[in-house]
Amino acid sequence: MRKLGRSFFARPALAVCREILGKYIVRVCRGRKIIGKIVEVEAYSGPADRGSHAFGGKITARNKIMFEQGGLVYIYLIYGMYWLFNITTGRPGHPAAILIRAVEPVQGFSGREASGPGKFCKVFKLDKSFYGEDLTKSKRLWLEDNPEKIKVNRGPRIGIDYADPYWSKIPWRFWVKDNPYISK
DNA sequence: GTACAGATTGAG
DNA sequence: TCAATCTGTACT
Repeated sequence: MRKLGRSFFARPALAVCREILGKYIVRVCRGRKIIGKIVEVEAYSGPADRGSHAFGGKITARNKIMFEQGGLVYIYLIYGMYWLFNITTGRPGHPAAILIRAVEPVQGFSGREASGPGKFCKVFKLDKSFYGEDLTKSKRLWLEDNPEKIKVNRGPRIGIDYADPYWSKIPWRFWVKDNPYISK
């Protein structure tokens, strides 16, 4: 299976979003492989995005990785309890990332254990040690291609109602049509 | 320095 | 409906 390289991630977030659905994410932990098929993602792109941590182009210790090249891990703690896993996209200087919201079990776990951004990180044992990890070089976490054709649906993002009406409604959430493993 | 809300989740 | 409790931001 072909590993996804820099050229896949160094593109606009929305393009990566649509194409990353159906791809495999592989985690190696203590000699065992955990594999999931990505079935739900959201895009956060540009300094004008009210829902993004990079809104206004402001750089903080937490979000600075969003301003770097595509293919890096942006992981952060939310509500003091849950890790949320993002992959940066695009080119240096343009803050963009896509949030992995749900994956379908392939190997190493089962059921809907990864059907939600916080749950996914728990099952895949992802934490702050992955901050800035390069997915094109890492030996413990990477993505693999899948030639399978996927039917993609799109709609508004989740959990950002605080943003203004325009940004909270734009359809930057993508998921695999009729897949039972997307988050509720 | 204090106050508060958030890209969530599971329990009640 | 609420609490778990870290991080950034807007105040005093």
